[in-house]
Amino acid sequence: MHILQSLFYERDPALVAKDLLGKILIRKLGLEVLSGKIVEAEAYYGGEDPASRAYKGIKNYNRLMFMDVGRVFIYMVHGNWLLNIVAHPKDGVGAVLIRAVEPVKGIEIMRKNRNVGRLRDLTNGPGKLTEALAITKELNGVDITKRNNKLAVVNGERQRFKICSSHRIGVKTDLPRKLRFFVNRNKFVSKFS
DNA sequence: AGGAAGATCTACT
DNA sequence: GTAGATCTTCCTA
Repeated sequence: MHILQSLFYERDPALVAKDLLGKILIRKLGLEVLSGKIVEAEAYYGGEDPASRAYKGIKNYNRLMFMDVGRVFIYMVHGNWLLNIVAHPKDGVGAVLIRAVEPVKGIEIMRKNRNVGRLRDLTNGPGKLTEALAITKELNGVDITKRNNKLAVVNGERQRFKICSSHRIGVKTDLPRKLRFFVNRNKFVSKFS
């Protein structure tokens, strides 16, 4: 298992979002290790993307999107913490929102963090996975390309699956391009369409 | 002070 | 499956 390096993130966010599918997100929580396979992600750009946090230019709360790739960018929407990874070509602006994972390790702890019955409800949405993995603002800015940090993304097993795309979920004004990517027929995907 | 925001939960048809 | 209440920052007036 190899941690993805910053070169992986130094590309068009749409490519990064697509290539993150099937990779493993690891969360170290004290002595425990939780992990999940990424099955859904969306790309966001800068000033040309009205749905992006970075749309109105650099501000204190969005500055991570303008900075070095490979750090996590966390913010709250409707009472949910959402996990993004900063990704863009050199000197660009952008990030990838992680929208859903399939639980791999630490499922019992995830169940404690989230009080739900069905397994699939544990992590099938951007706000749900952060709750299951205990990800909050506290981790904002963490560099996920370094070992020993509380978050990392590693290569998954080599596997074949079909990648589907759609428009982004819940955004007020979307771009014409389809910027949401998800693993075909995976039951942890937040919405089908 | 007020409202928008990459959502979620609950309670229905 | 859909509608409505509610979640908590951070921005704009």
